[in-house]
Amino acid sequence: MTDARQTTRTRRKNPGKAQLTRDDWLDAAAGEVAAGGFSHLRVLTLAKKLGVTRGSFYWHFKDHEDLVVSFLDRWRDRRLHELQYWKPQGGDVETELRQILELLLTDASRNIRRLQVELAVRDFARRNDYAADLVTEVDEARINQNCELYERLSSDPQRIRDLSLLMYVATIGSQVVLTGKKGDAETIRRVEDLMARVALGQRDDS
Amino acid sequence: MTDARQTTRTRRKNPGKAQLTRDDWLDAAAGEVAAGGFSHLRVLTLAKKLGVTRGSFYWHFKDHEDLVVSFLDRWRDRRLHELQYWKPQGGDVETELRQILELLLTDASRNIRRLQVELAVRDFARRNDYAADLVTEVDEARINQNCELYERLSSDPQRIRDLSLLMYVATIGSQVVLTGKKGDAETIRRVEDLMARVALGQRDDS
DNA sequence: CCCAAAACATACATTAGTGTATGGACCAAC
DNA sequence: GTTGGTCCATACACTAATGTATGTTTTGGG
Repeated sequence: MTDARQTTRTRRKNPGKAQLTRDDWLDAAAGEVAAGGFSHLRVLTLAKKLGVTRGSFYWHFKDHEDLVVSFLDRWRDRRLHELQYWKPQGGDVETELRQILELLLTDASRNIRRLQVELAVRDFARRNDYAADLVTEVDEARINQNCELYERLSSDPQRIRDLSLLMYVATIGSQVVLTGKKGDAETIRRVEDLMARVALGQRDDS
Repeated sequence: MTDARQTTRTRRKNPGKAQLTRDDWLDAAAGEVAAGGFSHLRVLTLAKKLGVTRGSFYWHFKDHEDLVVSFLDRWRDRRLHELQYWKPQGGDVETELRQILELLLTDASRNIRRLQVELAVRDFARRNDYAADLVTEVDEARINQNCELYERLSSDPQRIRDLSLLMYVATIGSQVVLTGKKGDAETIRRVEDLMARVALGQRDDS
């Protein structure tokens, strides 16, 4: 049980020593998680990175687990919240499809940090039940949201869900396989294009 | 040293031979890697699992890194070797396609241990250059092999490679997203079927 | 039976990381 | 200016994990 310590908003940015907030620690943790995963998340490393000692950490957080849980919660909240900005705009089906794919692949490949964190969370979820629940929740939300788009490509509810799921696992797989490779920019673009054609070609042939 | 004078009855596992080989340690390591990833691979844990002390480990291996490298090498060798048994049999295109997909999805989902190890290796590759090279090597080999199949679905070399890549990342993504979920058996089967239709529907429409 | 090497046990040294207890600097309010 | 709360430093205890050095047992070949 993480005692909810208030997030002190330090309006005072006195020159000399800047007060740290809980979010500052979580931001630093994001860097570590992206680089080495959750198993390499060390309190001392974060402290050095922030220019303080561990005494600061144990004021903002109860213990190491508190950091991890808070990190996961913030990640879940942000992933669910950002979906609101990705609502279908109500334009052409193909246009929207390509927009979404570009968002999930090309744009994602530019945001290395964010992508590394997601993969780290996903890996951590394999041995942590709490993380597994959050990942499942985010996956479901994303797949459900995309269903709204694929409804315009088919009339069979089952087919809609499978198509949305297929497209989703393909994007995740692309991120897993193609992140950090040599010629991934052009490759991703081609895969993205192929996926769009595949989805559009699946129009009610059942 | 006031120990009991009686003959220490150590190593009482099996009557006759309880000698461990290098591969025995690697097999035990596979269990740990599958469960907790490479970052949770501990020498003492393996020793307890095998019923010996760490003294045995440091005879078979130089150090911890030696274990990791040996494990990765063996993984690479096995993954490359097993591809020979998955050669296209020269039958119907759709039959072979469905055989391969069943091998990569339904069969793989039954082999949890093996799948967990692959995901762990893939995650480890994000922060270890040596592992990254091996993963890239295995990925390339698999994609190239599947190209032999997709050559019968298209004539454009670029299209063949993209299609093979797309199918591959979709399988990896399926394994990442759907492993260990509740109703994954039926879901995987449907995704598998949908992927087959998608691939077959992409026959030379360029 | 004997012996050398293989296979494992035991003990120790060292390091890294967590958590806790306590003290101190700093600011705001009264 | 004194009091109290916030934020961080310092020092200590504790655990887990690696590696090394050396002793001990087991095994196969002569």
